[in-house]
Amino acid sequence: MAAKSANPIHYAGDLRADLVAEAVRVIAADGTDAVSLRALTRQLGVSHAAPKNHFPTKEALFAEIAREGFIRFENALRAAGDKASSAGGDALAVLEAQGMAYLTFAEEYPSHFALMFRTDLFDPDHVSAEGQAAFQVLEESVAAAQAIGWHHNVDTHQVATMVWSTVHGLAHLEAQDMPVGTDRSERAQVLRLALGPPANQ
Amino acid sequence: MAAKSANPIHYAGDLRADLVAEAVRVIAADGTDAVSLRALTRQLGVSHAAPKNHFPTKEALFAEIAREGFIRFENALRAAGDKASSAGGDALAVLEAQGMAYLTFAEEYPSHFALMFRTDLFDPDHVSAEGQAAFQVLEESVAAAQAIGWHHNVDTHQVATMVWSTVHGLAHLEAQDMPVGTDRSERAQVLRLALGPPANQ
DNA sequence: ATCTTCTTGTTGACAGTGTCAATATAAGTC
DNA sequence: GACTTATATTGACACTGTCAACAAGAAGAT
Repeated sequence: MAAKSANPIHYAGDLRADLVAEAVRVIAADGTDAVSLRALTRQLGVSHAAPKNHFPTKEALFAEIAREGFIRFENALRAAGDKASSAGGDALAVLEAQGMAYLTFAEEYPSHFALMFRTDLFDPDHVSAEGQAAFQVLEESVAAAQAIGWHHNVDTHQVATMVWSTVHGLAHLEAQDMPVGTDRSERAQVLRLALGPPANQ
Repeated sequence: MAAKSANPIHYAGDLRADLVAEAVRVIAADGTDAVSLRALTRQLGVSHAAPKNHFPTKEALFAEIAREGFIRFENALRAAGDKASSAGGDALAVLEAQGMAYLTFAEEYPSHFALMFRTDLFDPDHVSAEGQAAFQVLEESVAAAQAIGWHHNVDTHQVATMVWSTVHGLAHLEAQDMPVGTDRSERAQVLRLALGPPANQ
């Protein structure tokens, strides 16, 4: 009984989390523009103004998803680096693993990735800390690779930007399904091209 | 008199072109989401349904802007390549010039660039021809660079994808004003890193 | 010249949107 | 128990894209 109470003053569950989850689902299916707060509330069975308490505005919802994205992103980069490192890989192998993790992340969390860099949809200040933290992971790996001779005479920040740009560009083009670029099966080769030449060459 | 006729059945000017121009202005100022067909009509002094004849839907307007973007884009790449070539630069110098042209284009036409890769906002089929043509320009330059020894033993398409990704990623990150990456003054160095090592090394 | 058709604009309507104000209920606190 | 706070509801507002019905003028055919 009372499976569907007529006046549910309190949402049975975590409305905030459910709004995020449902929005993520919609973005993955139809893009960021397809997100409608009212449609989310209909889906979750609450009134149209219910989100207000958790997200004062639509922008706040987007900012939260982007922020979560950057956090997961940093974790993914770290995990990939640690794994490659403990598998005996050198600094360049670590860097390559993190680059691949970037691509994998964009594929596994397309909704987050679609929002993370959309500074027109939310205030970038809400994610700048998390974003910089993620970039720093990559930058440290670059510095380690330089220590073993890879681009050792170049500014670390510039090298990191080059790596980040390549991987980001590849991920972005893949995410947009542009009729350009390689198929995903050749990711690794393309990435290795950007990381070449090897230090021993 | 009749400076402002009461019943202007025909718009005094090119409504189609003016809609595009005004939309481009709005996108540059506030992003793609800020474009409202009705706001455009208000700005141009026509009725809210006037765009229907030229663009049956908002998506059609976006598609047109993106298409124009890819055309200008291809021209910019060609022009930069020709200039570098006739200035006596070798194939790698041509490639570098085109990479810089990519970045310059994204900066000069931010609205077009913001739309060109937003496949969620319009049917990508409307720009695939122009997009592939632009990519081909870059691919030809890559092939020429390979002919003089640069990455000569690698699949041309993969190399082109690497170059395209790097430049695209850099342009995209710059366009989003991400709190990551270099300032624009270091573009050339970052690009040169991706194009390195020189063929004579 | 008249008639017809096409193009390009207008007006009015519709459902849908984000956001705000006012309200009500439950839960937590003294 | 009384009071405050958090959470949800209802109703309203201006705004959006799109559609249907219509009108004025241009262009073409006879």
